[in-house]
Amino acid sequence: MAEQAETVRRTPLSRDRILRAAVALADEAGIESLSMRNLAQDLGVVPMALYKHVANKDELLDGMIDVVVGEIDPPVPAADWKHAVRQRILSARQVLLRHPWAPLAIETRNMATPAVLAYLDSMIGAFRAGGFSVDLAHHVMHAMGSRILGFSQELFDDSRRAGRSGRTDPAPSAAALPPEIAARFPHVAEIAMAASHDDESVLGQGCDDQFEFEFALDLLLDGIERLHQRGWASPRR
Amino acid sequence: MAEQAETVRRTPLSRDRILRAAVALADEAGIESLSMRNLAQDLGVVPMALYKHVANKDELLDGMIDVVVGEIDPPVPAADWKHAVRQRILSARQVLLRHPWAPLAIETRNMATPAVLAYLDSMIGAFRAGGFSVDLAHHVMHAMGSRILGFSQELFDDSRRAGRSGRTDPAPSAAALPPEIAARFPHVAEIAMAASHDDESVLGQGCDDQFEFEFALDLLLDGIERLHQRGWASPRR
DNA sequence: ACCTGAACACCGTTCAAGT
DNA sequence: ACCTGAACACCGTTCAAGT
Repeated sequence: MAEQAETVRRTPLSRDRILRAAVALADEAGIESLSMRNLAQDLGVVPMALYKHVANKDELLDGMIDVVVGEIDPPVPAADWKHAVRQRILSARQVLLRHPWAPLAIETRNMATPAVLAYLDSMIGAFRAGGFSVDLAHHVMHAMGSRILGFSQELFDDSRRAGRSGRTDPAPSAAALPPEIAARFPHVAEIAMAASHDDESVLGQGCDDQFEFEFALDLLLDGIERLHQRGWASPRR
Repeated sequence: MAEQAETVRRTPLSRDRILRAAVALADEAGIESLSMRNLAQDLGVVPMALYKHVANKDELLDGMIDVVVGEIDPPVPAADWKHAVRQRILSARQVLLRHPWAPLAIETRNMATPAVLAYLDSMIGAFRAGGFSVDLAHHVMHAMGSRILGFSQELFDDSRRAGRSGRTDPAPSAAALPPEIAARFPHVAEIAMAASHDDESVLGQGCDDQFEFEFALDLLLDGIERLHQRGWASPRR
């Protein structure tokens, strides 16, 4: 105990230690709890000490994104591009599920950090290795959008707001869709009803996220495969 | 002038007037300039006066989203679902281009506001009218994700950060990709190079956003059409 | 030369005092 | 009863004073 305190004190502050602590804080308490002051306190350090290693909070966030992206598995050596791309994206998804704040952070910052660039570069490489033209690979990367990093950016997604502590259990809060809502939005109600057959729940809560992600991913990959086989090329503009 | 000032003073504060002013402020100065204090000042009112009409800032943002979504054209009466859906989404895109802060706000809040629900409901309705099963319509809505509201959520998207004032001209900042970056990420460089053939620019800046959006949208719609024609159904789980 | 406490310029929101 | 100024509990970051 005394030893631990001493260890903590002796361990010199470094950019790496700061980034790791920041990721841990965001994972556990939610991104809204990540302030320079809170982070400094977690590290047993005065807030100003952080500024020796990161220029400001934006740079801190960029660094955190790089840490997360660095956790994604390296590309699997695969015979076909489709398998390789699919595997890599599903691996990315597993990583982002561990860091629910990351998608929003990535979108908010939308920075081309080194780790993100490296990831994208190797993803493009997989398409090129599969025989894609530069042209098609380009548009395909755009079409995949954020899904290439493993998150789907759906319209309703409560997972990313609070930290782990807030939602330890899957929370069957699941009050059924209020009747007056169901009456005003019949098509939404119809889907919510069907989705809650198995487990009782409401609008998205009853959806199998993994299934939905793979459904969309395969929809895109199949369409891309077809374009590739047809030898699709950009219209001359 | 005096008359205008008087008019402004006489016009009673209302939720509607607050929401409109908030949208205008976010449009012009960027979402990061939207504070309760700034907004109150724009309205010539003390900050606390706002709290009579909106419970807090979150509710303000929800209201702003509803204003924006309310600007989307009503569904076009169309023979086929594909045309109807495509037109509506492209209309939504035009609206969101006028409010660059909205995509991020929608993602951050991810609230089922009445206007958003009404929009989604009518979109599902278009699929159902086209003969889609509840099951397929459900997964298709997930697969479309935020694209259904007209934004693509790409990885790099600088348009949404600053307000209009910050970026009046399209800004050919376009310093070519730094050589050491190009060397480390050859595939990224290759695409950047090809994309900057027409207009000199860098990584996404040289891309035709409208083209990329429609490319992805049609990729999804074509895939969806094929599933529908095949009579696709969820695997029994 | 380095480190750090206090200070600055902001937030959203509460609350009690004034009308 | 209503409105509102001051105050509270936070921010990120600057800066000058202390070692």
